[in-house]
Order: sequence, then structure tokens, then C-alpha cells
Amino acid sequence: MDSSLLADLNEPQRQAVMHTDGPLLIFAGAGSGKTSVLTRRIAYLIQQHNVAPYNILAVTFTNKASKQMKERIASLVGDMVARDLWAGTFHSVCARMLRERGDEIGIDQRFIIYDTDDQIALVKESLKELELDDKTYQPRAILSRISWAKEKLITARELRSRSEHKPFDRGVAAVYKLYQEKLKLANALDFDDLIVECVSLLKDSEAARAHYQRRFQYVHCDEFQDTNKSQYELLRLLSKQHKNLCVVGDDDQSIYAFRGADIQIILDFENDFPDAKVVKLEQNYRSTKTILNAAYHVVKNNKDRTEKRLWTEKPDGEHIVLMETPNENAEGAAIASEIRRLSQSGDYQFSDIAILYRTNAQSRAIEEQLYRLSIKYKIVGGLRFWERREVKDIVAYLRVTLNPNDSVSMRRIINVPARAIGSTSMAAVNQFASQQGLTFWQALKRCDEVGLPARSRNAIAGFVKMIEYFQASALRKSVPDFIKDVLETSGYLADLRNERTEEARGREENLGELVSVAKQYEQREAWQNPVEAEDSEGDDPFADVADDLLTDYPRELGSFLEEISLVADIDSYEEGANSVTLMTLHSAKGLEFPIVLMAGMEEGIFPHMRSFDSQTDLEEERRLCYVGITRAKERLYMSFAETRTVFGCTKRNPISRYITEIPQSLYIPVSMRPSALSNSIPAFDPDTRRTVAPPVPRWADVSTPQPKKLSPQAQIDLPFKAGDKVTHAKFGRGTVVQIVPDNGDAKVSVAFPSPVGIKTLMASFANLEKSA
DNA sequence: CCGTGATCATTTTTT
DNA sequence: ATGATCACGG
Repeated sequence: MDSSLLADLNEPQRQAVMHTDGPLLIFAGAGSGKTSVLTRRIAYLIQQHNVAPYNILAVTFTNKASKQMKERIASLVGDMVARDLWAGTFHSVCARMLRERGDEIGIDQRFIIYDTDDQIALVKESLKELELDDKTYQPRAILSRISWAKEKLITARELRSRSEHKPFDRGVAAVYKLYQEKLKLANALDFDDLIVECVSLLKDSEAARAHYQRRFQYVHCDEFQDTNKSQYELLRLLSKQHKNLCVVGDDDQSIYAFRGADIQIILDFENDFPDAKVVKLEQNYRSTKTILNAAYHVVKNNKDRTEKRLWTEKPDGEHIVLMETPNENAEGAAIASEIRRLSQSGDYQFSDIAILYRTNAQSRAIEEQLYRLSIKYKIVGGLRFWERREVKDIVAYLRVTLNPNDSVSMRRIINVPARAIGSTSMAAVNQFASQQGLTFWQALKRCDEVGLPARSRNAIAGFVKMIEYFQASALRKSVPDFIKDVLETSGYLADLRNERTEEARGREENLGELVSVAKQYEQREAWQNPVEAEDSEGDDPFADVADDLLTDYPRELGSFLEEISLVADIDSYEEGANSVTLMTLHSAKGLEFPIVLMAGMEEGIFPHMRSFDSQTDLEEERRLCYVGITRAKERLYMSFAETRTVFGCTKRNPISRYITEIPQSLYIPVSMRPSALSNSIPAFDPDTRRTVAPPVPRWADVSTPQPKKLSPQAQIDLPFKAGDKVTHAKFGRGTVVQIVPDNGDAKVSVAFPSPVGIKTLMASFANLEKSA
């Protein structure tokens, strides 16, 4: 067994695996086999050192990463053994510890988790109560400040005391305080609280501290460069007794400073743990020399990094292709046609290809062009399922059923669908509640005592009755059945059906999807978590909550809600289906693809405008670029558009500075544009931030040779010409009258039968299909 | 109380 | 461009 665990490891990797006792810092460059080392190390502990899996903790940032880790460890040591290993995200680990032991610091273990929308709602409420103006105190800004404080373990009180000369922080501190009270009242914790409260638990409860410190003989943390102060504190507390803290990270891939990740933590680790062993993994097993070279030349421009350079035994590989296009539609078209070419060559499948961009908004133009060429794609992120209105509404019903004191969810649904409980009634009930010192829910139940017209009182009484019915229903029904019950009984579905719009149809479908998600959950749980499962990472977060707390408590519903509170976009990403993957550069971290296309390599897009005035932010963006480049195994494309329409107005962006940092010998510029300007590729002048012609233009032709003057049709690849019959989704069949080129797109005039008449449509939006 | 229309701000990244 | 919020009138 020993030999198989260590067999195919290189020397530093082997050292990392075999250094079991004492703190260990592994600098793991991109593609250096980091996950492999981490999983082998854990397997090694179990098999060679007879450590019980129960005594090992592995923390990651995404569910996907932890799931993957569990699977890989299971394949090394067997399912039954791996079951007892505790592997999860920071948030899920903390949530679980708080469910087990939260009562020791006064947390009701049935707490629910508030997401960003809920948080915003709560901040708005607080602002109103404090009579603070939401223009000077924008809820988002307040919230991010509160979050900033929590990540640094700064309490409302501390924030206030250090805000002497900072009027904004004074306001924030006031909101922070009230916000926390409201959370408490709703028996809710926000994302940051999960960590913060867990740290409190370990600090303030002797018993809990002793329990967990004894238990966790070995603590591991993946993506350590992304940890913030509170998370680091948690790791230190957990590993304090046995002092076996193993962290893996890469300062060059730190891209989450905006949400509190502190790169300094990994850089200071050796100071905090003077006896730490440090291992550097610098051999890359993923990318070609060209790609690695490019990545290095970009990231080396950062000042705040430890110098290191990855190397590989792989060949030089293909040149990077740099594509210039007139606008974002043409960029999408160029990407799409290149993807088609690659797949037709037979060397690559769609699933080998990823398109990465800085912001989600960029995906639309690309999607349209992929769709045009019938290239299958899937998107990670963007409009998320769990954030859709209808889904959130129904989830709010579930939450209220579980916990009627969840004020945010209550407000959300009390009049959705409309049941004649408007703001006047709400205000009255609210006032009554604070007068009598009641919760909102208690006040609702006693609405007869509120001075309201009978009509309103009846409406409220009906609502209260409905919720009470749901509470009973939840106890005897399975989660999916219960959700169906809610959909019907609340009238939500009926309301939706009445709308008879395309949009409502879509919403209805999403709700159907919600039911099937619940079904899947139910099946998975039943299969994975036989009733006795005690400490298996079987994901019933209520497994350890004292039984007396749970009488009359629909625990299945509770754990379902927990699971869906902690999902990330990337968690739903699965390899397999043969389609191109589109996602943000952030989501791409940790993944790899034979072919990567990075779109929108322009100043203002990437680096994003918002980072222009901060050196730190620009360096973070640069690391993001590094992450993007190093996702590629074989071929890398970068594209930029000469003009781009953002917020409805068209801008001209200079080429990204990061491209200019890549040695010219590594890439081949390609112009997808017929205009005269295309004779020179713009180069970035760091002084003026403008593009200038390079000294020696080096041109290669596009894969399919382009004529000097491209007809607009060919340029955007329209499958029809004047005189052809086409079909439009709304207007039906018509005849193309005229095609006028329009800056990489085309205006197409189509004659439809009356009463529609002649319409002029933008080709890229109209989705015209040629018909016989 | 509810729906409509106007105005407005918004878009970086996410557990 | 799109979506959210707000003011007004039914």
C-alpha cells in the first residue's frame, strides 16, 4: 500500500505527503498535483499512521472541491473508511459544529442561514428603523462593510469605538448592531456569522473547544490563499492541541481579496508557525511550455509575491492565438467559428473547451453566436437557480413554515401571491408587535387586537391559518410532497398559471425543477444516510442536535434548506455532457481544459475599470489572468474587441495590459476584421493606456483565409441572402428584402405578411432561420 | 390595496 | 439594456 500511495509522486510531493507531524505549508503552483498530494497525504495518515478518519478534518472552499476530495480519498482507502472523514467547506463545517454545539454559546441549533438578498433586506429594515438615509448609506455598501468587519472578527461595538472620526463607520456600526439583533430574533445566521460564531464557540465554550481540539488530530485546508482572518483563526483554534495543520495554497492564485481573503496570511504562515515545514511544488503537469511561459511573464509583474517559476516536461506546444475583432458580437462569432473548426478537425470535443470571461455580462454576446452555429454550451454561474424570484419565494414559504420568526422570509411571502395584506396592515402589525414586545409572528396571531379593518384582519387570520396548516403538513409529508402542497395551497401556482405569459411558464418550470431537486435530495439522502448514520459525513446537519429540540420538527425539511443555502455555482458543474463550458475566470479556478479561450481582453473589462485606481486590485486582476491562462492544457486563445457596447453605449477599449506583458514570440495575432486598421495590431502603451502600432507587425492569416474585403454577410456568417425566406420566432415566415452591414453585425429587412409588414432587424438578435 | 408607468441605478468576482 | 424601486391613479 505504501508504495502505491507514493509511487508516482515527485520528490517534493512525496515530502509533503510524508511530513505528517507539525505544521506544513505547501506552496502548490497551478497544475502541480495539489489535490493529489492532499488526498494521498490523508490516505497515508489513515493507512500508514493508523489515524482514524474520524480524527481528520479537510476544509475547502466549494462543495465541489470537498466532494471531489472525498471521492478521491475513498478510492484510495475505500468507501467505508472514508465515510468517517470530515471534509467540507468552511461554511458547512461551521454550520455543522454550530448545530452540534451552538447551544453552548446561546445559539438555537435550528438556525437558518441568510443569503445575500436576505441580508440586504435586513439592512434595509435596519436603516429604516434608524431613520438613516439609504442614499448616503447604500445597503450594499453597508453590508459589505459589515461583512468586512465580520471577516476580521470585529464586532459592532468595536467598529463603533474605532469609528471616532469616520462618520460612515458610525452609521455602519449602528446598522451592524441592529442587524445582528434582527438576525438573532429571526434565529438566523448569515454566511459570515457561520465562521464568526464558530470561532466564538471555540473560544468561549471550554467544553466545545476541548471536544473539537481533541478530535481533530489533523487539520487540512485547501486553497489556503483564499482564507480570511476569521477562517484562519478557526483553523488555528481547531489545530491548537495537536498542532498538525497542513495548508495548501498558491499566492499567485489569490483572487478573492474582494471578499476578505487576505494574501498576507499565507505569506506570513512561516512567521506564525516558525517550526512549519515548507514544501514547494513547482513542476506543472498540465500545460505546455508556451502556456506556462505566458502565465509567468504576466504574473511576474506583481510586486507582492514570492518569486517562483513553474516548469514542465511537456513540449512547447502551439502558439497562443490572439484574436482581434471589431466588436463583441464579432468576438463571439470568431470564438464560435474557431470552436466549430476545432471540433470539426476531430481533435477536440466541445467538452474540451472552455470560454472564460471577466464578467457574467459578457456571456450573452458569445452565447448568441454559439447558438447560431449550433454549438452546445453550458454556463456556470450567471442567473442562479436559487436566486430566481419564484424559487426564493417558495423557499421563503418553507423557511417560514420551519421558523415563523424568520422575518425576512415572512415579509417576502405574506402578500405573495396578493392576499390583501398591504403595507398599511404590515405597519400596524409591526407597531403592535413592538408595543407589546412581541415577535412579528406573535403579533400576526393576535391581529384581532390590532386596530385594523375587518377585511385586513380576515386576510391576516387566513394567512396565519395557512402557515399553521403548513407546519402540520410539513411534519407528515416528504419534502417534495410538501413543496407541492405549498405551491397549490398558497395559490402561488394558480396565480402563475393565470398570468399566461411566456415568463410565467418559465417560472412554473423552475418550480417544477425545485420539486425535482427535492426529490433527488430525498433519494440521495435515503441512499447515503441510513437512519443510524452517526458521524458519517452524511450531511444531515441535524444529526447531532439534541432530540428534545426536534420533537415536532421536520428535520428533513431543515436539512434540505441547509443544503440549498450553501451551494455555489461551481458545485453544479459536471464534466461529461459534450458541450462547451462558459464561465467567469473566478469560477474556473481549480479546473483545467485542453482548450481555453479568454474573451474580452481589454482595459476596462479585464482589468476591470473598478480596479484602475488601486495597485492592489490591479495585481489581483493580474493573478486572475494568471489563473485563466494556467487553466489551459494545450491551446490558449485570447480575444479582444475594438469596440464594445456596455450599458447600451459603445466604447473603445485599449487592449489589455496583460496581453502586452506576454512576450510576442509566444503568440500569433489574428485579425477577424477586414478594415484597413487591421494591418497593425495595437500594442499597449502603459504610459498613455492607449493602443499604438507595434514596431514589427507580425501577421498570420486566420485559419480560413479571408478575402481582403469581406462581405458583411460572410463576416457574420448569415445563412441567408436577399430574396431568401426566413422564419422569425414572433413574426413567422417572411422574405429577406435587404441586408445592410452594420459594424460587424447586419440590419436585415424582412417582409412579413400583413399585418406585420416590413421589419428591419439586427441579425445577431433576431435569430432568423432560413426556411425553404 | 394593487397595478401601471416613470425614473433610477446598476454590473466584478461569491461562500 | 435591463431590472428594481417609487409615485400615482384606479
